Amino acid sequence: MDNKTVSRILRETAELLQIDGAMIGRYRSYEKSAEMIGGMHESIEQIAQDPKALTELPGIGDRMAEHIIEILKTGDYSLRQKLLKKFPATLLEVMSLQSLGPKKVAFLWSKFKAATVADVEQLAREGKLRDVPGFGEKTEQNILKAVETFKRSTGRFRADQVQAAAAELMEYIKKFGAGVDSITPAGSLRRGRETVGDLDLLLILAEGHTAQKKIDAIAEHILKFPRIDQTLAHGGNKVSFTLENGLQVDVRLLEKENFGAALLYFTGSKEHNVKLRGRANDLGFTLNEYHLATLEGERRVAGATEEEIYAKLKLDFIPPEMRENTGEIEAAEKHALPKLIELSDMKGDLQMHTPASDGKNTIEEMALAAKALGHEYIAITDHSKSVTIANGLSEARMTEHIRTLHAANDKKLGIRVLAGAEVDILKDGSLDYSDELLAQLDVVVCSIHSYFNLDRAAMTERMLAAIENPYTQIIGHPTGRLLLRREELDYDMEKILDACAKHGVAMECNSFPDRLDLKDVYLRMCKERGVKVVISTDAHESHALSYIHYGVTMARRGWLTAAEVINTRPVAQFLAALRPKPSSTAAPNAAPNKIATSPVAASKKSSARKATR
DNA sequence: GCCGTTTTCGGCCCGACTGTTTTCAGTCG
Repeated sequence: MDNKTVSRILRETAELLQIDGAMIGRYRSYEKSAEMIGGMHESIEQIAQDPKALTELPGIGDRMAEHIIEILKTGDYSLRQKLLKKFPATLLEVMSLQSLGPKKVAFLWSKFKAATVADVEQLAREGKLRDVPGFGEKTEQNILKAVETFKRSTGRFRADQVQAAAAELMEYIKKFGAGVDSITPAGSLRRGRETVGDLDLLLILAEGHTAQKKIDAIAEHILKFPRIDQTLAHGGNKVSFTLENGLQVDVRLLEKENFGAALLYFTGSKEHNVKLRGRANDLGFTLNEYHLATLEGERRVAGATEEEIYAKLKLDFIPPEMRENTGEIEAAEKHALPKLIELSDMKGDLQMHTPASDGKNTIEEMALAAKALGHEYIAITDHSKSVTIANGLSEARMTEHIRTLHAANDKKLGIRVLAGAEVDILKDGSLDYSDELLAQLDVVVCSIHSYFNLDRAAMTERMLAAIENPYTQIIGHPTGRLLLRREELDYDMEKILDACAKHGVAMECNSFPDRLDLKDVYLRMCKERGVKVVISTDAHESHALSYIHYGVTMARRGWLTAAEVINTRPVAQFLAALRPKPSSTAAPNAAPNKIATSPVAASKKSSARKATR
């Protein structure tokens, strides 16, 4: 069982305990265990082999360890079953409604036997809630609004969509003029998460504009933004609202001297913050969204910048992408944080398409656009023949295409064009082109575009077969996920990455905003195993080449340095870092436009390989 | 349920906002 499942079961227990009216500390201990296990890196199942090792984890004692072992063995455990006899599981859904928490949910259940969102909606529609103590007409309205939101929204948005919304909103807010010093996005958007639940904006008030009257004027201006659907809250230093697309936005208005503390607080993650506050306490401080202060006498010691707060906590500055409480605080304490890769480190882009298959812009247009972004080389990687829907190239067309690509370098474009292909991994793990053709390519990216639903064993075999093929150099969009639309392929990632390490196959971090594949957790697994990573855009038109920053952000979330991403290297060193082609004993980049292997030799090699499998 | 230089009981992150109250409980992040 994976960590996420164990974490979810414990979190649900915590919520049920809250509904049951348990003491704060009791359900907090389940919440804390859930957070810890969910954010943990090592497999909880592995650790639980030794029950002693379990209780050595922070926040896990004898009882919790027993619970976890039972969950791992049976998929559930006695406490949760007991609670579910008392309360239907659908109450958890009701509790996800805005404005309904454990107390109100428990009350609605005990008084009306309201167990589902539909039950609660009916009560509100019939006006049965307005006279209930603790409720009122306004609460009734809010519940109906929350039900609407619940029905309409999947809850999360792609980072690029939120970024676009943030840009438009910030531009609008700045029109207010002199009272606004600056606006900064915080939250999961700043941490570089691939999806975002809501948008947090921090607005610094200009000096001399901090009187409540002036703040109110700015808040009113913000609430006139034309795309607002509903205002959710409007207080002295915060406004919240939803946009037409359902995205919730929280804008905090604050003074410059508190900016660092607020940025830290609202950037999160929650887990990172909780740990930081614990550390602050241990060091004799208290940390909130206004400042770091001494516990005694509340004397302020820092607050204007994040840097000074981290410094007072005896930590190196932690980049926002790492703030997930997955070891970054411990590393910062030991001055052992990696120097993360930056956008300016990128020297090449290794997956893109032209009209030869399903791209929009010509080789030359793509090359020049990449050059404008500062790249020194690109690989054009049109689709192979099986992807008929994307106009995949037959062997004959690809052979001709390779010639055209090599010839592009004669035009003195000021950027090196490598001849690549995105070769399909077929159902059985074999590749979509013959070895003879693969041998002619400078860069072989292999991807899955069909049979997404093979079971775990078959999919793992399929991937292993592709990686063991001596022509495979890079695995493109390795898990095949489409954010908010399609789940990852189901295979044993540890096995696959071990195989990549063994055979020198690089994993792609695909920068396309609806893929971002590999994701952070897997990139970090690559780092640990020494698996090479490339960052590519998969651009189907020239402007999409700029998406590479999304991939770099994901790589930063995976703790990667420039050295671990091979297309940060100049072209010769990059080619040398790719898995060498079969029977090419010399450096593969020595004569880049020449075919490295004779087709006959390649063919013999390949039949020998097939015989051994 | 966990934990401890405030240690075997008593506290658990904590401040803002809302709506219901008439001084505060519940919810949220």
